[in-house]
Order: sequence, then C-alpha cells, then structure tokens
Amino acid sequence: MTTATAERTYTIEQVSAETGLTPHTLRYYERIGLLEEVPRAVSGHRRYTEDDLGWVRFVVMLRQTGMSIADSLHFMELTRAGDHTIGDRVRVLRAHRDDLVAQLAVLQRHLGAINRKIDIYEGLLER
Amino acid sequence: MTTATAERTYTIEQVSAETGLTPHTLRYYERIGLLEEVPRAVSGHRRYTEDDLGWVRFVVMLRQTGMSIADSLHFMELTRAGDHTIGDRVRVLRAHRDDLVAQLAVLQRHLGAINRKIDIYEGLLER
DNA sequence: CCCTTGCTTCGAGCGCGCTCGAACTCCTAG
DNA sequence: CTAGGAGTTCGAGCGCGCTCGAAGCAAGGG
Repeated sequence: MTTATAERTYTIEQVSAETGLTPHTLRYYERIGLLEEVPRAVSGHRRYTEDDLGWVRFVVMLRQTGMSIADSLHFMELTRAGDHTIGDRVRVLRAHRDDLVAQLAVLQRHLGAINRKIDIYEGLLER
Repeated sequence: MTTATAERTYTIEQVSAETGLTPHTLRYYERIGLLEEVPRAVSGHRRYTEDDLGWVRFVVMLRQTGMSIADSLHFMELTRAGDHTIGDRVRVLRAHRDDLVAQLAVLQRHLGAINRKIDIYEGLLER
C-alpha cells in the first residue's frame, strides 16, 4: 500500500519567475534535452515538480558560470545515464570549477582596475 | 627645437599576443570605432604605440567584465569627446562596477554550490 | 455559447560578436 | 629578379543562444 502524497507542482510561469528563464527558454531547453521532459497536467500543460525545479536551477548555474549549452548538455546526459558516470561527472565539475576560479581572479583584477580608474576621474573632478 | 624620441611601437601581431585579441578582431574593433585609428608605417601597416596598447587593454577589460560592444563604444566616444565628459564617464564606470560586484557575488555563490556538488559526488565514489 | 487566459507545438528569425577568405601591396632575403 | 611573408581592405558568413509569432486547444466566467 502506498501513501498518495499530492506533491507541490509549478506552472511554467512560476518556474520562469523563480529561475529567471523565460517560458520560451524553458521549452527550448527541454526541446534540446538540457532539461528532461516535464510531467503534464491532463490539459497538456507542464507541471514542474520540486525536483524538476532543482534541475532547472542547476542548469541555470552551469550557464551563468559560463558553461556552453553543448557542455551543459553533455553533463546532463551523463547524469541521466546512471551512477556509473559519477567519475566522469566529478571530472567535468572539477574542470569547470577551475575555470570558474580563474574567471573570478580575472574579474577581481578588473574590478580593482575599474575602481582605480574611478578614483582618478574623481580626482580630476575635484577641481 | 624638439627632441625626437623614437617611441617603441608594436605590430598587430604583437598586440594580438599581448591582449589575446586576434588581428582580425583588432581591425574589427577599429572599424567600428571601439579603438581609435592606429598610426601606420609607410607600408600602411599598423604601428601601435604604448598608448594604443593601453586602450586595447582597457577595452579588453570592459568586454571581459561583460560590457556589451555598444556600451563600450559609448564609453570610448565619451573619452574622445574631451574632459567635459568626465562626469558621465565616472557615472558609467560606477554603474558598471556595481554590475560587476553583483556578478561576482553570483559567481561566488555558484562556486560554493559546485564545490558542494563535487563533495557529494566524491562521497558517493568512496564506496 | 462565446470570450479570455494561459498554455501548447513548430519552424523561422535574429542580434551579437566575431571570423573568414579573397585579392592586393609592400618589404626583405636569396 | 623573384619568392615569401606579413600586413592591408572589404564584404560576406557563421555559431551561439535564444526569441518570436502563428495557429491551436482546454478550462473557467459572464
């Protein structure tokens, strides 16, 4: 006997509001396989589960940290392939983390340069 | 009487190596006005001065920190317009810095999430 | 019964930022 | 005198990542 737990679901519009992706983009990501197929209401409308939402957020994170769609897709395919790909996944994530750390270092350096430039301009203005 | 100082110059290939932009991109940036016209040798070849190189580096910094070409162009036009635009320039830079700081915060957050994910996978691997 | 709202699919289109190739010129080395 | 190499201009092309619009359908309210 199973206990029927009515799980909370989200419409595409709600997921859009939560993640910052437009409904168009959410459907596009699903189309290209970046997101798995989302369950539907009888009407045919998408009903995202909490899990689905988690995967959307994960993909958003990959994309915002500069991973290409092709590489993100590759990672998601590894994930769906099962537990034997965990070694591969950890290698991908480590490489990506290293890229990100390098990226952060560059941005910090640039931030310093911009702040110095602002200071110089402000010095010129004070006369 | 002026002292003729033979200033050090750089070929497009050298500027490319220094800045990471391809020669194609350097010419493209000049074409669209993102970089000022560079002095030429008698042969017609570009000879970047130290100053030119500095501006290339500055533009690279704007682009790498996520400023669009259109906005970078706007800033460079302000710069060329003269000292009366310093107020505007400082406003643009401050806004851009604020964007950058926000961007950095997001990336730091994502870095933390990726590291946690790696840890989880490593935990799974140790069995 | 019809209108509105909110979603659906599908294919085409588009903006950004390069990227490339063709044809040409100039300079230097052999 | 010739060949090679590094640069030039110009216009076209392209890859990425959406973005959009048309046409359709299901559910609810007046």
